[in-house]
Amino acid sequence: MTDPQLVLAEGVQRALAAAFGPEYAAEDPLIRPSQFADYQANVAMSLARRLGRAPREVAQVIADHIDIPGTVQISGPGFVNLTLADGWLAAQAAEQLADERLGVATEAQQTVVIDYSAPNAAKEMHVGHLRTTVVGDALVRVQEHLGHHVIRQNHLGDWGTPFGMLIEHLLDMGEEAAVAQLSAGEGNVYYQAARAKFDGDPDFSKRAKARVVTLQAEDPETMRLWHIFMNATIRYFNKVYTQLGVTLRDEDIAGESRYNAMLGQVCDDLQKRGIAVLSDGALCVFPPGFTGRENLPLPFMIRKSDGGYGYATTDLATIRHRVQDLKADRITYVIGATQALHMQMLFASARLAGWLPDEVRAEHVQIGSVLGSDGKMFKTRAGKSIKLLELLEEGEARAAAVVADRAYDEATRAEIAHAVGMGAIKYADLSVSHDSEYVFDFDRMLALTGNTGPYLQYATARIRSIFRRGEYDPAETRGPILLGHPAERALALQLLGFGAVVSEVGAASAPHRLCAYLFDTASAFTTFYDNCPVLKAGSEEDRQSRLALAALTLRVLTQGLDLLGIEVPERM
RNA sequence: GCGCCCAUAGCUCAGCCGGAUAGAGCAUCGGACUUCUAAUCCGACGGUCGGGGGUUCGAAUCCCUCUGGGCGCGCCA
Repeated sequence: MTDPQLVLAEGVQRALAAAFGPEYAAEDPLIRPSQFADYQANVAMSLARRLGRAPREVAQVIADHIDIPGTVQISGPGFVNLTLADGWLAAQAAEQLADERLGVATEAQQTVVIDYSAPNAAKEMHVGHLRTTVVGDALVRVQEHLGHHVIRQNHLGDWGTPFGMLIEHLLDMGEEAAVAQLSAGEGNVYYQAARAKFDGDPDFSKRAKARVVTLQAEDPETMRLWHIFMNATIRYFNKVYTQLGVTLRDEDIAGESRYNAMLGQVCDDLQKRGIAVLSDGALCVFPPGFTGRENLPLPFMIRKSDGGYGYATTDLATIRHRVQDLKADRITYVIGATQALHMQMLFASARLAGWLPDEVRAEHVQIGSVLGSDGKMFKTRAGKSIKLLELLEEGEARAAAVVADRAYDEATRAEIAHAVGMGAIKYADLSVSHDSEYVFDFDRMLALTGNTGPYLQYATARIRSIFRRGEYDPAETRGPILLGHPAERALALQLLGFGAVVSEVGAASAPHRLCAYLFDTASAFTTFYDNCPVLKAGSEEDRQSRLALAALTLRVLTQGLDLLGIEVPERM
């Protein structure tokens, strides 16, 4: 099974080498989708100057030397238009159908650490956490599918000064009542109550501060209370994960507390080696190239003047652990865009320290802020908090309303409602580029028309319906595939691009490109569906061919949606 | 003050390793159901790609500048 773009790129490269010499064999042929052909190569124009020849002439020479399974045409200032032969496309599509991996190549295995979700137990969990969770989980699925060894890391906020008041509040409430509230997802209420007492009750804040000290010292009774608090909170996180179909497990939790014991050593080591220096009593790294006010070097503070540690220290300890112990080749942080400066300084400091070697790729997949319908930063305000589980339930309820009049039984309807509701919410998060801001809008994310999860799910349901009605098995179709109608040809060409898109999504950590591809694929299919009767095809050959195209589409859509973490119901 | 990000159709967004008349969804308007699920499809309407300058055969894309937003900038995480 070969990717058309790859075949064409190699064809052009061979032509370049044959025409201009072997040093041009590695030249990027600049293959792009074309409105006048299947693809076009733009390399003739970029090469013209270097070769000292007219662009059109270069294009002609390429065309003269090219050997591809299709036709070549030169147009415009020097575009090389490439059109693949129908027979070749049909044969490739048949191969793709026979290929378990649908043309997705397995890459040389790397160990990829992906840091995502990471809700903070001492802060309100909000819709922004949904996004890093959903995007991170999609990246995990893509990397695993590409053959990499993926290590999920859920870097929970589970340590630090706020836990003093959280533990004291637990004592005030009583353990059972506190656990019930926390695991029910009422963390906001709990946190706000603790905060209010901390701010308004001097006796309470005194106790809370004292509790921080015993927590830092890992006093057994304090640790017991901390565990009670965290276990209840994690139970709530797991409810959200389960409901969403997120692959995070308890063993993926590697919260801040995990690194607590290493912080002193991290600071000592950096100070000893002169990488960190004291400044106004605080221990700081000043990575080169970062300046702030007055053009002064920006500090990456790893120990406060009172001896306490912040998240900079923890993050350094974490990066060291991931490289040295987890043997990461690549570390992906799926974290809010507002942290961009911190992440840059973290990477720079870790490189300085030698804990992040050049061979290890560290990337910050910036998650854009979640905005309210007013266009401002979405934040839960007192009394107006949106509980995540309720939000997910509302998604399901809205989806259920749409299938309410279907003749399915109760259980089937519930399954559909779940898949469609979660699919809608997740797809909304995934289909816009991860770093752009995201306007939170119930109606839009739950809309069942247009570029949405449900539209894609619906396409798969219609395909299954064809097979059900005709009593065929998608797994049994073999073709051969014939591309007589333009809609069939367009669909085949579209399907063959699957492998390229998946590897691109992995390389660039950009799941929205997979969404765009799947949407285009579903569109190509519905056009085919409208124009090319499958069961009522004019001939047995056409019927078998169209069944094969439908089966291939079904598998590509299902696989693609699975990589995004979106389930497909059998029927809708 | 300094740094980063953003500005594309009425709305929500793609496109940004430079390439042909800038795309999609929603909305609006007009068509298509005795037909494999019409939750669909086809068509129309709609943009000085925030302004200006530059590089280039060619700029939404690269560089400079201005305007308007957002975020961050030493003891929260």
